[in-house]
Amino acid sequence: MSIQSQSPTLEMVAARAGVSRATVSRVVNASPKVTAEVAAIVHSAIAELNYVPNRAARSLASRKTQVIALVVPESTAKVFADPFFASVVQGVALHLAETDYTLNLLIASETKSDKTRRYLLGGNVDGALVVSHHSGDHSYTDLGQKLPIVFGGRPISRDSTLGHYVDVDNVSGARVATEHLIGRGCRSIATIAGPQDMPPGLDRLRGWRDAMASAGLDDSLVEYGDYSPDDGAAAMRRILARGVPIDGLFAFSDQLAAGAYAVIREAGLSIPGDIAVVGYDDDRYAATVSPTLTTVNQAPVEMGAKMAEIIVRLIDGEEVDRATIMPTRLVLRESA
Amino acid sequence: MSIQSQSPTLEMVAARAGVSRATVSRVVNASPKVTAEVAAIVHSAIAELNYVPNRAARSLASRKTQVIALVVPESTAKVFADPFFASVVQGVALHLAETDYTLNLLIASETKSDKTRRYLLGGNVDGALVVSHHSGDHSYTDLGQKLPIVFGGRPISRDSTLGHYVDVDNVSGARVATEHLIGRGCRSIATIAGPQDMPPGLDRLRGWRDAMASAGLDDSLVEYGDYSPDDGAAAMRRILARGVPIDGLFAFSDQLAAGAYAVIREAGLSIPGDIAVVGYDDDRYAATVSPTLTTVNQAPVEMGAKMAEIIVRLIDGEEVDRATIMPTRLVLRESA
DNA sequence: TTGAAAGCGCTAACAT
DNA sequence: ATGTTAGCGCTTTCAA
Repeated sequence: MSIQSQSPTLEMVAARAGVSRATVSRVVNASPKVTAEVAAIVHSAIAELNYVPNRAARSLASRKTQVIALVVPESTAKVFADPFFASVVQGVALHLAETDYTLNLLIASETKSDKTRRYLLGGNVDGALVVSHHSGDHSYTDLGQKLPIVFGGRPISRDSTLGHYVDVDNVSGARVATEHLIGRGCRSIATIAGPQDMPPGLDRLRGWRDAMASAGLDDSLVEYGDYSPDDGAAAMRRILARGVPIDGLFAFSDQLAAGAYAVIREAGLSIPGDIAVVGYDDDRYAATVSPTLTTVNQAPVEMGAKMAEIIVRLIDGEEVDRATIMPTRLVLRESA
Repeated sequence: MSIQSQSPTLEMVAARAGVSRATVSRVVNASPKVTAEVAAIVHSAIAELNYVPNRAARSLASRKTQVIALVVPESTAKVFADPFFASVVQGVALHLAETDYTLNLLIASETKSDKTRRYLLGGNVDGALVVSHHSGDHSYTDLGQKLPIVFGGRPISRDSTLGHYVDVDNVSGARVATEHLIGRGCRSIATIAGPQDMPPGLDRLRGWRDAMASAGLDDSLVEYGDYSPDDGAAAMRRILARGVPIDGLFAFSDQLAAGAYAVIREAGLSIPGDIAVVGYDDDRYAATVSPTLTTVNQAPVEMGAKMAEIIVRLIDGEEVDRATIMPTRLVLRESA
């Protein structure tokens, strides 16, 4: 039978400090127009009572929620299984932990997408972050006009001036990876590309083509897959079946590369001796496979943090560039 | 210069429907004591105005927040890089999406842990979910008395009656894995165990010992590692260095198994021909390595969903068992 | 610089 | 079954 002590209110703090509630509110909100002495008294009262402002009340009165939604389309809910997105989420959460904002994780079911839309527009959040694999399905693009919103990944949209986004520099990532292959002497370089209906696939292919063209090399050795190891293996078989000997391979993901590894080994070829391989993602197994995989690191945590930083600035009414492109980094290991 | 239309309020709905605010509130909250006709009128008014209740106001008045915090200790923030925890988070989010609760993702920095504690106790959430690798550092165990709280993983605590938790059946998972090895004829089975300062490591070792003892086999072939591939490789080397020929290996994680794979191959031994291998986790690469890995699946998504289900019931004042143990499942592949 | 007072949008007695 | 009336705990003019 314990007495559950009620959370202290601003009013109790005011009483203890011998000031008005307005003053306590000012102190809590770090208003400049409060005497240092008064502020000190209030602060100790707050500490003694262990006072914590009630978010609901604050939000109701100020018409600000201090919450930022992180919207994850359900189809992308595997997002969590994807180390890249998982890290983006981590970056977002870490950055927001440093601010006064709270992170609202929202799984947006495709079927009840307007439940989500209404929640977002219903004044329940100050801003939203949208991460999605299906950059094509940006059902939320239009919300950008009603609510501060930043996308993870470049949105595919006719009206590309709509909305802010943070993306990774896929073109340069792929170009640098390919140039590395060229630099180490490869002349017949194939690529296992990703689907061409989404920006990453398009951009990486462009980066590869750019590098190949600059070096005056043939860029016809392209096969496609859907980022899985199985697809990587299948694509690699098709490449070998072409009968054109290759000495380099650029795969659009480490998983694709993992699939290719198996096929290359089956064919009795060595890595990097016969075929040098570069992957993309720098996922947790890239350093584990044998030989360890040279790959492109996309700094997903930093990307998430950047998204968080931008949404906060947008909420604060600052002007922010529509596009923010994060650099990538080639991680050299044994495979190339 | 567009007029930003204000979100409609309950009052506006009441006016449009020609009823009192109280009635609208009742309809919104599905109170049984409202005539069907009135309810219908109110519902259409709601639809026409596209009304969405204001959470802050509702929460302030009802003294319920409808938010559940998911606390991730910062040291465990790599949680997101860990497919197991990532899936738990996914399960939580998916389940909560079906309820009226909102998920608050909270990274708890170790340094300012009382900032987190105060936030949780400050009446900002109705309940909390805590996931952590370091089951030892349950700084939040005591909060269980003030706030409904559910832990992911068995908490290490003197007072084990403190707090509810959902755990995976590590003992049985390990036992079944080992029994499988025994069942296929292995008689000299080694294990690469995890650290013995956390429940999973302890429990899995117990499961392994149980199975070995039941079969009357020697259980001295134990080496330890910290769940990484490198540690797995090192442990495997130590095992082989003992000079005792083995025909089976149970690794406490798929990553540990991955490391062991490389060493086994180096030693010129075949899998499963010479040594049958069973891993633990069923992570995304278990089906990719060659030969594909027989392993223990822990149904993390279901675990997350269970945690969410339990916290909701706890908030609703229901009695719930302190411990909920989720079953595991042996996934048979090529390695054993 | 500080205080008084009026709400923010909703729920929950209480009355009818 | 429905309406009336107080607040919930805070911010924010407006005065002092």
